[in-house]
Amino acid sequence: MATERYNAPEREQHWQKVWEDKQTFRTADDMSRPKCYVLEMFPYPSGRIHMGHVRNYTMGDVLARFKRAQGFNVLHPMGWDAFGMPAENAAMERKSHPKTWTYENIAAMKAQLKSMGLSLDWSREIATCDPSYYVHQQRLFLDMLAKGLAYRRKSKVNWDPVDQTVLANEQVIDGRGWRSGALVEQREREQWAFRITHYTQELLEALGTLEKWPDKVRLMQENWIGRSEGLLLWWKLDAATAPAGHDALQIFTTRPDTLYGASFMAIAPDHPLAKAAAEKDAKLAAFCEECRRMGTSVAEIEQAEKLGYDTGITAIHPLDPTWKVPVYVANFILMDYGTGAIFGCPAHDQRDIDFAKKYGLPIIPVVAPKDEPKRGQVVAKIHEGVAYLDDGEMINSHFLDGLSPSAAFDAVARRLEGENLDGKPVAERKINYRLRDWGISRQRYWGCPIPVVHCETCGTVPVKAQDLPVVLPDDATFDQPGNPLDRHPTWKHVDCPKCGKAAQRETDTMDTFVDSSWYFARFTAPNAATPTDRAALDYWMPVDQYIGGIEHAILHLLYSRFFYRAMGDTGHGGSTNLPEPFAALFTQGMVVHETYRRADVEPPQWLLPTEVKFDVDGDKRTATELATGKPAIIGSIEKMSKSKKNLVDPDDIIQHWGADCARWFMLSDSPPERDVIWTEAGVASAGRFMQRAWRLVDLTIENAAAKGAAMAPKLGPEALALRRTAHKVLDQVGRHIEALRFNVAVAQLYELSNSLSDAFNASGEGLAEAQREACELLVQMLGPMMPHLAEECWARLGYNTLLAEQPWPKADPALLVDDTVMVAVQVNGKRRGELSVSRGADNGEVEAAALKLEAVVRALEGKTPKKVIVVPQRIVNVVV
RNA sequence: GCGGACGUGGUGGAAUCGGUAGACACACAGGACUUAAAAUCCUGAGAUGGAAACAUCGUGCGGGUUCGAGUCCCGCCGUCCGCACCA
Repeated sequence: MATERYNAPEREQHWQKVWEDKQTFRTADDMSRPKCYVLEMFPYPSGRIHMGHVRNYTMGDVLARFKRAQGFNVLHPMGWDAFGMPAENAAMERKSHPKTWTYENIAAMKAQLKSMGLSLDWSREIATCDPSYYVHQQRLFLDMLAKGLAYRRKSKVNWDPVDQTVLANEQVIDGRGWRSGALVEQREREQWAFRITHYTQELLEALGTLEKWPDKVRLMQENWIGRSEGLLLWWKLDAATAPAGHDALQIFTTRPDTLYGASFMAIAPDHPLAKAAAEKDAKLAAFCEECRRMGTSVAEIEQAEKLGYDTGITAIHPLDPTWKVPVYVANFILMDYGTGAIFGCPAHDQRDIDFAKKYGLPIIPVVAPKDEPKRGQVVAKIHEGVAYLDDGEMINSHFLDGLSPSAAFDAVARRLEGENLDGKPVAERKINYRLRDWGISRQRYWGCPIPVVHCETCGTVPVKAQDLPVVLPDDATFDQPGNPLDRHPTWKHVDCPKCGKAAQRETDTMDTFVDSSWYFARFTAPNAATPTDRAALDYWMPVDQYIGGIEHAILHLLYSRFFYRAMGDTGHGGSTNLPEPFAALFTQGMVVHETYRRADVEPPQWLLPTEVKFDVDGDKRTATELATGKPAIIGSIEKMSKSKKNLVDPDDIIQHWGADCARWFMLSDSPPERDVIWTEAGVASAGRFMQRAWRLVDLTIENAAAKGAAMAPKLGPEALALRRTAHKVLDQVGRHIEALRFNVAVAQLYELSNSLSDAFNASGEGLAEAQREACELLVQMLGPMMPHLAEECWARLGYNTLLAEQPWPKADPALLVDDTVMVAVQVNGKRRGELSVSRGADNGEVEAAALKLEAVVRALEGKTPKKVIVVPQRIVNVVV
């Protein structure tokens, strides 16, 4: 039989059509079977898929196909995170409509995803920009509003005065709008927000239950939530110095133990006390204004000097009424953390010590090591300006002296909790969090409309449920900055749902992170008349394996955890109200690629991989620009990006090499959580393996036993060895796929292929049947990874069934253990030889045989062993 | 600054529990087939010394625990990531 090359692009289309025609991957809600919900983070429809998508969706697909073969009822859906600014920006640039642009992109990307041969149930497809999706999101919003989980508040926002919109912090680059380049202003604005802080403690605690999440992500969320335990503490203000109406100042501290080290108070420029004081002090007002103008970028904060302004107000020490400390306004105090005020203890806080040195404030050490000379050294260091942060015992602290800081914390808390200030306790223990409520208002068109109406008489009124959805008007204009909904001539003018008088719609739309905070739940019942279907949720949720990028470690994954809880509390959860949506999370690495640029040009002019050719001389590799013939520089390996031009188009790869080849490459070599370096050589290698697997099937058809042949009753050593390899690999590959160690699974499939190849150059009793078995197992194991090739091979092996519908084969346990094992023999831990040992051999026999080994005798140099350690099936160590 | 992860051949990486370090692949070198090339097949290879047998060294560096350490413990160095004026 002449071996033709496997024509991947052509055959892949064939099998995709077969799967589609047969609806192979359509998922039924067959609740009698065990389920498995495999989900990859859905894409933003930018227009084309990129290699990151290929990697992400390949991993999910391998798992989904594997689980399906194992007999699970698998849910593996796909949709589109379709709202967002790029669509609106594209509309402004090309004078098209965001909707047109988005749906065209969806169509193009859907075709691309289909060409990857993913086992997706497309009947459940969701686009978040479709009214059939966002109607339910509006319903969820209204129910959250009724429960107080959504509310309106005044808050500070980054305002781009050119684009006339709020910008997220990530969209502010060096104090300027990322798109307009305009200086961003801090503005107070009425904003819709979700009360994520209602669940703060729960979101923190439940992290402990997410055992199948990466520790890294859990830790990142933990830090983001930022719990700290401390004391809320009132300081009386000296009436002679304080503005009217301000007789006390409340601060938050995690170190009440260091209270006797206090030498100043500092308050935020926006603090009410600062504002009151500024009314009578023009210089202070100017100082506060200056602070407000200061940038918020990382660089600016690092360079910014710690500045303070003495207000002239003094505060009375809570533990000593005769002790007064000055109150400063300081540029480094944040109004939205704690109470926007602190007491400064310079000796034990580096920032406070810098501040104290600068303004000549006292520095009183109150914690120091127990013993000299360490104590003296620490105190000396403090006076040089190095704060002491470690444990020790209290000094200079009156009734606290000699206590440990933690005991002093309790002692101070106990004393002050009992004291009174105008009927209120002076101090209370308080757990403070960094987590803020989630502001969701965006002054944008292409987002989910917030379904409320503002009425002069009735205030903010929810749209009636039967009037949902509030649909975006198609006839908006995008030719100028600002919110198209706000300037639309008619859309916002409606009657108040309550009193019927003329009123105005809310023109803000929701942050697109809202859309992606519950799509996974909608997939379980994409056509339900309500946002979710309880029975479907009960069956399918939680997602058994979620796969996506680490960049979503905090926002998306935290928002989803919140939202799913909020859904439960508003009657949209499952009957058991399981709070966590994602049982297991996997964060995959990026796809990276070499960069290329023209030589001797500044700034760098980047070249596409397709614009250069390479010459290899020994281990030296040089690049030449194709168009000019000039040498090009091979630069560092970086994340694929448009700016560095180090892009490879999945379409090109799929059309030239086939989807299976791209999939195989993505799974090979690099562990899935790490970055994978995309190389031409790597693709070629994957392509070679594809052809090799194809030839092995040929060899099987020509030389091995026929389909369905019974295993020969007697097996020669060659046949037995091949069977053992095949079944061991089968056993291992299953485990590795389960654990998402695809690179190791791939290596083992190479090993089986090598053994099968070798077997065609050997002969022995029963080998033909063993070859047949090994080849069929190989093809079945390739199924989840290279599904088209595997179907083609399966058909060539004589089957008229679909491989995608075959159950996963079972390894024969008898073949997983060897009759004889090679055991290493060490002398004093150094390997000196090896020994072939039968499985049943007892330790005494093994020890005796080991001591007879020539290399062991030589290494012993006539000495008598003190001890011989025999680890059965593993190792012998002779100790002298 | 705080928190975390990682460090294994020329390269990507493998090594369930502490038990033969370097599986598998890439790149490289040699050979077979070919007029030639491609494709394919075979062979080699951690480093040093040696013709070889073999010996010594070897998982970032320095210590430790252990019969035995890539794996566990302590201290460094380096790289990467996250957060960051958080009281």
